[in-house]
Amino acid sequence: MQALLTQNPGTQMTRKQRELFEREQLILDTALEILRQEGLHNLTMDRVAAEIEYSKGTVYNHFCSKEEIISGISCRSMHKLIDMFKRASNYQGSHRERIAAIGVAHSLYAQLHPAELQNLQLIKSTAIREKIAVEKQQQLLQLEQTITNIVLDIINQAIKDGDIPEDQPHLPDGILFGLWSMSYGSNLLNISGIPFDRLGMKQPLDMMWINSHRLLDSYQWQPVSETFDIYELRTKICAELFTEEMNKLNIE
Amino acid sequence: MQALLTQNPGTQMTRKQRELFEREQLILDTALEILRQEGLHNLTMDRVAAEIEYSKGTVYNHFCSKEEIISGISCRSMHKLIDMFKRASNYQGSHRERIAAIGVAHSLYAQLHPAELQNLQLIKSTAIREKIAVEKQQQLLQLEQTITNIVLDIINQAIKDGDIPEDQPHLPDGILFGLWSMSYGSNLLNISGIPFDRLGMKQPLDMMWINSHRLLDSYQWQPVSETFDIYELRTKICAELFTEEMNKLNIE
DNA sequence: ACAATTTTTGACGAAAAGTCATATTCTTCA
DNA sequence: TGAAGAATATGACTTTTCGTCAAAAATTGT
Repeated sequence: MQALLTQNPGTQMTRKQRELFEREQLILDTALEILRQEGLHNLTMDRVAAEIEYSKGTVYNHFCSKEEIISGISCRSMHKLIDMFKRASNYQGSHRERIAAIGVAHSLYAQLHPAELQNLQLIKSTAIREKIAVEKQQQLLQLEQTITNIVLDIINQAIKDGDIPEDQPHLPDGILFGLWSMSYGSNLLNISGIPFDRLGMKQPLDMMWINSHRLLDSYQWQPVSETFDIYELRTKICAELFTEEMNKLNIE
Repeated sequence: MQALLTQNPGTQMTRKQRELFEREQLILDTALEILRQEGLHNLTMDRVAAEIEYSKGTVYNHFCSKEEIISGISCRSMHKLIDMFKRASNYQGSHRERIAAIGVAHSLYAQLHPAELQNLQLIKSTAIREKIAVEKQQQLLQLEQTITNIVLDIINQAIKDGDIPEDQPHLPDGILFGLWSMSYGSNLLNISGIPFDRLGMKQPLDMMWINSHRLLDSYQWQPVSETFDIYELRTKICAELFTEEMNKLNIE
């Protein structure tokens, strides 16, 4: 039997299907928790089986390898991220504010689900990627592309509406690539274990917020950040779009 | 017995020590080649032993785990990178040109040794890191810091000499962090397997060159890129500092 | 030349991945 | 309801690889 993740949990399912879906989520939750607390090394199939109180064979009925579990976790995480990005993209404001909202979404996600982001990092390493089926890999690339397209759409609309001067090279990909690499990079730095605070530096996520606005400014994306307060904007976006997430963050 | 990598091969060594050192290099070369051609999954200690025509026990005399080999490869790579960075840092020109030379060094290294850069990526994943001794981890962090300091020195000198206006926040760390995250990020994208050319985009390394100059411009690092041609500068730096590397690249 | 020391070896034990024949549970339909 | 058949769960088993270690081989010093 195959993993059901691709199936939409919203559609009508039989009780049986629902049970299988639930168990699949349980496996993913359990695995993520082991991963978070004890690292990849201690994530074994026997361990997961014991934890969910089923046999190893049953776990293998859901995921045909350990790497597929990792990939399953990533899939689920990316769906969550896509949800937040879509909400950001629908923000009622200038395109510049919309792209900023994407940044906020990313940063909130990083704070709310650090382990999942770390896992997304893991799946990008060849160590894991080389062991998962090609279709799974493509499915992940597909999700990645969905995310990319949300961002790309905003950039293209900004260009079309004249918010970004067209008389410069590398549009829209220069902006896309800049934001993309900076967010990947700061994730990596965030995980790296480098003690930024002890070095008298701001946290990677804050730096990311500042530098990406600089990048957008350098492409003269109107309105440029000299005309508003980027921190005020962040507060506004958090309040208007991500109240739920902010509550969760404040409770913890 | 411990890995000898920390030992300077230049100092006087006995024949015995020299032999051990050589064999250690052989193990690293062999492992890197397996890694490059067949992936981490096929890198096993038995395999390495067979390849170098010694027994497994001997391999373990040099490296006490598979992960230590990976870490050994990384160490060696970082030393190479540091060499190139130092050469870049000593470039006789403006600070802006010197920081640009760092970018060129990084990009040339990525083109010359893609497998090694991929390996440097690997060691950043928790999957590997969690299995290597704490001292090794710190040794790697130390090397990372050496690299960082080379860059940081250039930035600080540029500030001191008035090439970067001081009346702006997040100096020097904003610049350091921006360059840092972008280079990490584009490495990751470079490895990701996303077909940028088919998407009509430039290669990550080119994009990186463009965007990092934009970032430097946004900090008004004089002379800004409107006053010169960044591609011309790259050519000049390649010719003056990295002739050897350029030859290697052109031969292949 | 021989004893002491260092290095090499590969057989071995342990751990975990993944398989599969059998046992169990569930579903269907007379 | 209950019996046949389908679907699912189980855990013993095989395989692979890691890492260890006592014995063998090589090297060194005297």
